[in-house]
Amino acid sequence: MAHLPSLQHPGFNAGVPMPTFHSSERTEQALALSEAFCRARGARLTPIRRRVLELLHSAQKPLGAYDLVELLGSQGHRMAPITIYRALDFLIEQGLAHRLASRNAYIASSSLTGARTTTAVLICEVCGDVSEVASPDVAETVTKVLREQGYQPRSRILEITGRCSHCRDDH
Amino acid sequence: MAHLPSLQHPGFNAGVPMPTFHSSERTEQALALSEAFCRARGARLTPIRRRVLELLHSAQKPLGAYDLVELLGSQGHRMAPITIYRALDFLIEQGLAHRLASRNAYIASSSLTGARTTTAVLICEVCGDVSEVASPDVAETVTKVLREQGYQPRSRILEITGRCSHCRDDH
DNA sequence: TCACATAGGTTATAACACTACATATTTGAA
DNA sequence: TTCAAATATGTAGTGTTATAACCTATGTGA
Repeated sequence: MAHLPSLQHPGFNAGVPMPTFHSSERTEQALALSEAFCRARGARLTPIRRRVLELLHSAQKPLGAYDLVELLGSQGHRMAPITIYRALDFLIEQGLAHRLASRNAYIASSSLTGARTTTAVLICEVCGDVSEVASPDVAETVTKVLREQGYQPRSRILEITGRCSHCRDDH
Repeated sequence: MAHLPSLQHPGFNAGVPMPTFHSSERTEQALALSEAFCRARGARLTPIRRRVLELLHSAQKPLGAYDLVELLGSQGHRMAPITIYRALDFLIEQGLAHRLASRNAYIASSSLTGARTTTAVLICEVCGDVSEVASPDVAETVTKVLREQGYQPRSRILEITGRCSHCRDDH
């Protein structure tokens, strides 16, 4: 194994960005936007948090907290689960990531709308594929129901299960 | 499927003690309906499954699997967690109960519509209060989104987080 | 520069869920 | 009626996910 960048003793808010692995351009772009987003809100996207977010963006599927422990561990200092959970808590708080409760897994948010919007996530029950859709209709209907019931709207994520177009019965 | 009468939801309230050992009339009614429902479908509502369902109906809040282990254990022979999980699997399969993934907890279904409908569950993020609402609008919108995305609709439960009328900011 | 808030490290454990296999009970067809 | 198959439960152990408690390091601002 070649020399790998280490996350050991990273320092906080280091001026120089961490070197990263095979991040796609799209991922880089998302990270740049996230950084600007956090800076604007006075939130600190530290190296660990940034790295977790990067992995979530790079992954083609939802990642479990312990997947992240493995991934990060294989690239340097192995972190305790609690460290990952704390990073995830931050990212979710900022609306940069979502927790998929039905799968005990986490995904990067596909848009930087902040934490207070309704997001629908379609989960294929066959292949596990996940796609985030912005549906004003669903958001609106949900808001209406919340209001009718006297509920105060909050950031929320709708996990909707079905079979994706590739896994349908009729294919 | 025959249209079965809907059970009135009690309206879960915060700070209520754990369920009693004596079933309310409402619970008895729900169990009688569930029995008929299962009989009609050739499903076996065994004593264990019936007891779990009874506890879920009696409870004023979602119960965790291990809550059920405790409750059942305190009333007789202590069962292994797997026994509870198997009973829950059955109840969910039949649409008699729902799993709230976001809370790792289970509730009795408030209506006997079977497992293949869209149900919305409102969860108060402050007091943990849960109420199940039948919203044709939400169900319809969700179905539409699924169709637009090429997803094949499936049984699903929407967990919607907010603040209930008692826990709103403006109170 | 120093007090305070925030981020992360370390160790341990809590909480939730299931595997594998044995035994018991029910069902339905011969 | 009988018996093989399917279903339901018992038992022991393990896997997986998430957090508690306490400490150290770093960033922030008066």
